[in-house]
Amino acid sequence: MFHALATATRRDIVRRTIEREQSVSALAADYDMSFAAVQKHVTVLEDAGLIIKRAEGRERLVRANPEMIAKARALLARYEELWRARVARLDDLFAAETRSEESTKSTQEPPAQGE
Amino acid sequence: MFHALATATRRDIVRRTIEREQSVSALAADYDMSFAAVQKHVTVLEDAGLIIKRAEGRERLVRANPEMIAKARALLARYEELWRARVARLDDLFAAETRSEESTKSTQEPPAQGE
DNA sequence: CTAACGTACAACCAAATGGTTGCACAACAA
DNA sequence: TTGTTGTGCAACCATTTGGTTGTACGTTAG
Repeated sequence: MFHALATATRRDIVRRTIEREQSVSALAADYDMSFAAVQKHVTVLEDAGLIIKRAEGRERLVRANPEMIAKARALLARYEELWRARVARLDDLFAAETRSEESTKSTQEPPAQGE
Repeated sequence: MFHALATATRRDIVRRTIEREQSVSALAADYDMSFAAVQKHVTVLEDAGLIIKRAEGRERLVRANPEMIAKARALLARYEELWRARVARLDDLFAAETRSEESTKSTQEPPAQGE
């Protein structure tokens, strides 16, 4: 999944197929590589569930699958959530320390970006 | 960047270093591969800016860099934004068509998840 | 029917990837 | 000092990746 997004060409294909559904050859026309190469990128994206192919006559129309994109974003959002939880824990620890030491209020670290 | 997140081991290292800073060998101890292999994963993550290494004695302490994670998430969020914009355009187009046809209110497509 | 188009797929190739072992070296412990 | 620990790095290897060309086949156009 992240692997499928790891190439600039593939991210560009995702971006373009978000904007509008289009055929594989229409996509291939804009890249400086063979049709077969683009076709393979499309296959990788399809296997990852990031795009969906649909047959129409002799063409295969490609559109992005926003569900998968949302899934990837959610995973990263969860990492950020873990980070916030860690910062909160450190804050608690710091608060407990200062409470017991009762006077040392010198080198407090800023809470780092919270949103 | 997405490439750095493309391996389960590396995503796990990111997750663990979000929770707390730890040395490279502490990380390596929990994976079924050589220290050198883990060290290379750490290097990949460091080059991608996803983690930060800090020297302390003979150890190298590793912590996650939440800024980069946020950056990746923002890119995916932007894709979702493009999707919403597209859906909005299609809605407008559909509205215009029904307005000109003045009666055909049959096969309306559901707006798909908007949030 | 025949030609052109859009796609799929196989074979092939160079480079990158993910793993290994071995060695060197600084920092710490005895 | 000597030994152990933590790290970095190079060399090597099998597999995957990202690209190529060529072939085959269904669909559309003339």
